[in-house]
Formats: sequence, structure tokens, C-alpha cells
Amino acid sequence: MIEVEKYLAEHNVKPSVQRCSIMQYLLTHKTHPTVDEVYLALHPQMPTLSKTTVYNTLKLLVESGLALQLNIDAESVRFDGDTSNHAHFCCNKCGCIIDFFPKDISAINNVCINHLGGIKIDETQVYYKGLCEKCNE
Amino acid sequence: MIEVEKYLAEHNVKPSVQRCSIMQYLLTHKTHPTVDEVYLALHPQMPTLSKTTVYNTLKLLVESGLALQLNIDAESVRFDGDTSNHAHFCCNKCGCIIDFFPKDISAINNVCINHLGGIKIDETQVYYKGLCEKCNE
DNA sequence: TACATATTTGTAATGATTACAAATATATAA
DNA sequence: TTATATATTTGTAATCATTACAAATATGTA
Repeated sequence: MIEVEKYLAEHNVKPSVQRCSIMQYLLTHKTHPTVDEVYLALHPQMPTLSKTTVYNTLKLLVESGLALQLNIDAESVRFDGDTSNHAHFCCNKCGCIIDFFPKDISAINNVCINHLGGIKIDETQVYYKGLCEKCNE
Repeated sequence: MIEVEKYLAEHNVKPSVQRCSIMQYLLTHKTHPTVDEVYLALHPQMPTLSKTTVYNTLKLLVESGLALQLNIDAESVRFDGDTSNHAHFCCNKCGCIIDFFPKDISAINNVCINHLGGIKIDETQVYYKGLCEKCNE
């Protein structure tokens, strides 16, 4: 947990107990959880945790560059503690989300930058949807 | 409007008055409107229109391949009557959404397909976020 | 220790979306 | 054409994610 504390501090986020737990959860669970999933996972060990805190903290982490917010699913927002350059696949049947690191993904980011003048790109999100290996038989 | 009627019928969507109006609106307004925006725009000329119908119809259009659903904005879902292969840019300041047709965008779709075996890709969405030309001064 | 500031908490409000049943329109069969 | 079955639309009520906000708690500083 000392690691997480440093990681937050390095990004100018004061490492409170709640923030460390939530960041730690994101780093150790690559499941792209929703606010609810984070809350339900941490609540047993931390009974005073409030869902509002989970909302606030995840928002803070995103703003501080420590997490990605995924809108791949219209139903609820998902979060990813892995901020490296990668894409996501969402299965339309079982809803699983799979990380995706094609070696030429940086080309995707450049596609845009090469074409537009005045526009400033801060973030690129690539979502694939379809059927995962299991659901595709 | 006869055009829209044919367009819907060709995609096995029965062309009711409401469906034609909504499809027509999407085709003539490339603003990636929300459900609310579609409803507010059509309601004056069609006072009996219900917002539920707008929800149902847009869902039907998406399922029939006549519109795209964009989750670019977490706040509310947006729709695009242009189903051709293109990306979207969203300005973090003014919220405008800009269509984006880089000539090598098909490469983005292939990125995934080339890398995965059992997974079946039906849809690819590419979102860019940042500051538009105006907001970037 | 005392005080100022930051963080967390819980509840209430908001707003998008869905469920559902009644009303209306459309298509079909006699 | 008329009667009947089916599909579509409508309006209201419910649901659910998210946000607002003010009180409570914790933290940092003099």
C-alpha cells in the first residue's frame, strides 16, 4: 500500500485511506469496474465508505491522470487503472470487457493528429464491440 | 420524405410517420443529437409525439443499422444518422462533436481483426477528446 | 492544544432511461 | 366494407446512475 501512496502523491493526489484503497483496487482488478462494483468490493473491509466518496475519488483519479473513464457501456461508466495506450473490446452478449494492446495502436492516435489543424487532441478512445471468444462458440 | 420511407423499408423498418420524421431528422441534422434534442425539435410540428417513442425509435434504428449510438458523452447517449465508417471528436470545453473521416480510418478497424482469433468484431468506435479549434483559440 | 482546511459521509435531488398498460393506428381475413 | 388481430404510439410511473449539499470527521499548521 506504501507503493500506492507514493503513486498518488507523485500525481499530486493526497493519499487518504479511501483514495489509496480505491486506487489499489483499480490497479489489482483489471475488470474495468463500475462505481458500484468498486463500492461493493471495498465496503466489507471499510464499512464507513460512502458511495459518494467512490464517485468523487474516481473522478479525481481521472482528472489527475491516474485512471481512465470508459464510456463503452451506456448503462454506467467504467474505470481503468491502466492508463497506458490501449483499446477495449466489449462483448455484446456477456458484457465482458477485454483489454487490447495492438502493436500499431499508436497509429490510431496519429490518424487524427495528422489531419486536423487547430484542434488539440488530449485523449483517444477506441472501442470494439461484438462477441467474445466464448460467446462466439 | 418518400425517400426516407424507402430507406426504412429497405432495412425492414415499417415506415410510420414518427419513424420517418425521426430518421429524416437524423439525416438532415448532423449534430449527433440526444433523445431530448430530437424530441424538442420535432415536438412543435408533431404535438402528439411522445418521448418514449423517440427512445424506442432511435433504439430500433440503431438495431436496424440505420443509425449509430455514440457513448462519447457519459451524460447522455447521442445518435448519428451517418452510419459510414468515421470517427468523432468531442470538445471538452464547448461539448461540440465533430465528424471525422481520415482516409486511413479503415486501418483502425483492421488493427483489431488482425490480432484476435475467436473474437468477432461487429462495430468499432473511435473517439477523440480535447479542444476544438475555437476553444483552442 | 486550537484553529483552518481538506476529506468523507449520508441524504435528498436530479435527470436519463425503462416498464408497462391503455389508446391508437395499421394490416388482414371474411 | 367490416370485424378482428397485430403493431405502434402514448403517458405515466418506476428505476437507476449520478450529483448537490451540508454536516461530520480527519488532517495539517501555528
